[in-house]
Amino acid sequence: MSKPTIYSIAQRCGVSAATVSRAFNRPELVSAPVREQIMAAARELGYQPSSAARGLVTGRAEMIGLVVPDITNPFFPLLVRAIQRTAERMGSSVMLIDAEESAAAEVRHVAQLRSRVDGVIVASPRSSSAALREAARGLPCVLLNRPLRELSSVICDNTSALFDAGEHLHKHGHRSFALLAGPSASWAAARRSQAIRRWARGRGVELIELGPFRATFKGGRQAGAALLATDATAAFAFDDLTACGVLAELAGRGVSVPGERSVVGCDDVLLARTVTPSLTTVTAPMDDLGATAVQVLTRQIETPGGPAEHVALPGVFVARDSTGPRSTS
Amino acid sequence: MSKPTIYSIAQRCGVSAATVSRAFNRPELVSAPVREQIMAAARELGYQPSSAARGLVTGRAEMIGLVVPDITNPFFPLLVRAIQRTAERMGSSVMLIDAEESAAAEVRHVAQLRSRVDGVIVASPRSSSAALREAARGLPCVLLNRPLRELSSVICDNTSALFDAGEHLHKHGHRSFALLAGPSASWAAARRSQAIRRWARGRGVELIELGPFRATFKGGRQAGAALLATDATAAFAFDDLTACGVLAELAGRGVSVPGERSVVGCDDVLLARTVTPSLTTVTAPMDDLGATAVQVLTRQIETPGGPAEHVALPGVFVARDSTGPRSTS
DNA sequence: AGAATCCATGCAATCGCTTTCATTATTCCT
DNA sequence: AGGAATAATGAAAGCGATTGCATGGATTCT
Repeated sequence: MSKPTIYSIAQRCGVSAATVSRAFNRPELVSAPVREQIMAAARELGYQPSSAARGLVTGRAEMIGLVVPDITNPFFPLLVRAIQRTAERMGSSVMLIDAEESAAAEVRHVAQLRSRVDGVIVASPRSSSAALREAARGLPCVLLNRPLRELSSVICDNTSALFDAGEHLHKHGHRSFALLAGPSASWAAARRSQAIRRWARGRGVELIELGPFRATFKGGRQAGAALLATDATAAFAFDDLTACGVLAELAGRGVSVPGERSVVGCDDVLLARTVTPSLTTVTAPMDDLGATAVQVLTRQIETPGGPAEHVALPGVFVARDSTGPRSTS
Repeated sequence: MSKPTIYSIAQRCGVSAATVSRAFNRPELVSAPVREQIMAAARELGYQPSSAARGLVTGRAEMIGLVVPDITNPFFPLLVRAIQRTAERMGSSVMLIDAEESAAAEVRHVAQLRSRVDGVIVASPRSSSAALREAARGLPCVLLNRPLRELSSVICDNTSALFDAGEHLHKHGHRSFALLAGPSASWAAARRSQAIRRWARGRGVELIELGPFRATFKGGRQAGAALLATDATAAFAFDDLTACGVLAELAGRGVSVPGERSVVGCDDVLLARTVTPSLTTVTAPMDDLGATAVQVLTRQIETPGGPAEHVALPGVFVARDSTGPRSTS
C-alpha cells in the first residue's frame, strides 16, 4: 500500500483525478456532495499532495530562500522568524541558508537555490554588488539592509532614531560625544556614522570619531578602551554587540554606566535587554522588515521583470538604563 | 527563450535527453567528448536541473526539515548551522521551521512538512510523546535532546560533565550547593537535576534545591534572589540563560562573582563567553550533535522502517570566570 | 570470419499533479 | 417548447527529469 495519490482517491470515490485535483484547488467547481466525499477519503487515506508533482506543472516551488551571513548573529533569529511567519501566511516555506560569513558561499548558495525556490531574500550580504547582481540574474530577489539600484531592497533606516538618541543625550546634559564606528566595509555602519555626524554638526557639539572597530564583543572592548582615553561622556556604538563590549570594558575598569558615561547601541537584539545595565538603543522593526521583504519578493515573483522596489523602514529610539544625566564632576 | 531543460541541451548537442541526464548523474556512462560538450552547453545556457522534476521521479526531495521550538533561543543557531553544513555535504537542503514555542505548531508543521521533505529533525520538542509519534508516523524522524523509544534520537548527556563541575567547585572549597532547577516539563532539566543530585549524594555535600524556574533571563533573576536567601556558596543553574539572570541579579545586589558565590551554567551558548564574568559551563558538542542527527536521519531515510537509533553525546565541562575559591569569610 | 561482449546512446514509460477542452446533464429565457 | 447559457465532470496532454530496455557499432575471442 503505497502513498496515496489523487488517483487512489479518485478511484475510491468513483470520480476522475481531475475532479479530485479541483476539489482541492478550486473547490467551487466541484459539487458539494462530491467535494465532501473526496475530502473525507483524503483524510481517511492520509493524503498529502506531492509538492514535487505540483511544482513541476505549476512552475512554483512555494518556497523562498533566505540567505543570512551568520545565523549566530543575534540580529537574525528575529528576522528569520518574521520572514517565516509571513511566508507561511502566503503559502510558502522558507529555506534557510547560513553563509557562515563567507561572501563566496553567499553567491554560491544563491546560485544553487535557483532551481529550488521561487525567489530569495538576501540579508545584509557581504558579497560585492557585481557578484550579487550576477547571482540573482533572472531570480526574484530582495536585499535586506543593503540597497542596490537594480535589485529590490528593504532597509532599516536609523537616521532619525539616531537623531532622537542624540537629542536624548543632549537633554541629559552631554556635550561631548564619541562615535565608535563599525566596520568600514559595512553599508549600515557608514550610514549610521553619517547620521550621527550630521546630527552632531547640526547640534554644534563635539564629536570624537574612534574606530573603525569590528562588530564583535571584542571589538566593543577595544572601543571601550578607546572611549576611556577621551573625555566624551556619551558614546554611540555601531551596534548592540559592540555596545555590550564597551559596557564590559567600562565595568571591568570600574567606570560606572550611566553614572560616568552613557552608551547607546543599535539594533535592539535580545542581548540589549539582558545585559546590565540594559542598553539604550535603536529598535529595528524586525517584524515589519521581514514581512515587507516577503511581500516585495512575492510581487517580484508574480511580476517577473517588474521594477525593483525600495522600501525603507525607520528604526525607533528606545531609552533604557545605559544612558543618563552627565555626571557633574 | 524559456528556462533551459535537458531537452534544450540535448537538441543543441544533437543527442537525446537521456544522454544529457546521464551526463549529470552517471558521467561514467557517457563518452568523454559528448559529456564535455553537454557540460559546456549546460554552462552556456545556465542550465539548472529542476528539482521538482527530479524529485517527482526519484521520490526524494533532497531536503530535510528542521523544527525548532524557538529560533531566538541562543542554543539553536549553532545547531542549525551544524545541521545545515552536514546536510549540505550529504546533498540535502534544510527547511527551517520555527514553531514559536507552540507545541501545537510543532506537530502541525511536522505534518505539513511530510510532502516536502525526506525526513525531519525535531529539536527539543514541546509536544507530547503521543502527538509526536502520530505526526511522525511514516516519516523518517530524529528527535534532538528528547529520547522516545520508538523514534530515533540524538541527545547531549551532561551527566559526567556536571560531575566534573561539582568536583571543580568542591576542589575550590565549596561545601554547600544550590540546585536552581529548570522547567519541570523539560526532559533536559529533569536529567540535569538528577545528575547533580546524584553527584551531591555521592560526595556527601549539602544540596539545596530551589525552583523550578523558567528558563529565561527573568527566571534567572528570580533564581538569583532565591539563591541569596540561602547560604550556598555555589550554584548550578539550569542553563546559561538562567545563569546570566542569576549573575545579573547578584551583580545588582552587589554580590561579587566568583568572590562570594560561584555559578555554573549549562549549554555554552554564545552569551556565556560574552557576559561578565564569563560563565563556567558545560559545552554541548553542537557540531557533533547536528552532524549525528543528520547522519541518523539519513540512515532512517535510506532504510525506511529500520530500527530506531539512539545516540548520546557527552557534554564537556569548561571552567571560566564565574567560579572560584570559596570566600573564606 | 563469425560469435560473443561491451559501450554509448536512444526510445519510451513513468512519477503525481494541473489544466484545457470536450462532453453531458441541467436550468433558463423568450 | 426549442435553443442558449450554465454547471459538473471526464479525457488527455503535458511539466522535466530518470531509467529499464532495446539497438547498433566497435572490440575481442576462438
